[in-house]
Amino acid sequence: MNFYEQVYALVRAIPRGRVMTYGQIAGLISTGRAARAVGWAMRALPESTDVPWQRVIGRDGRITIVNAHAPKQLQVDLLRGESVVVIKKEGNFFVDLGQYQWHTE
DNA sequence: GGTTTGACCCTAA
DNA sequence: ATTAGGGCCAAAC
Repeated sequence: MNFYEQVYALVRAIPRGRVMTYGQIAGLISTGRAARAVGWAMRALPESTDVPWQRVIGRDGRITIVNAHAPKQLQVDLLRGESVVVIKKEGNFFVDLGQYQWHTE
């Protein structure tokens, strides 16, 4: 199983209404700081996928997305659809990690 | 195989 | 506190 699939499997395991950070996912799969590689895997996802990519956010709870067919607003809508409170600040969107971050057992 | 590229993260100024 | 720069890891060239 390659790095992508491990990332995708882990993201799929995130419960509804919860989020994880890139660095956290990287730490669980590989040695610590493969956060960029996780983002790289996310960018490779097709438009239609069963992977809840919207639940993966930056270390500060910020939505850092630069994808044409998946604008930030879409990610915000999907999260709000899961009863997650998303705060808008200066054109960027943030999620309260202390409240919504999920940690594996 | 060396080089480049990122939906990141940490450190220093 | 806020901003700049460098480093990390895994694919694609």
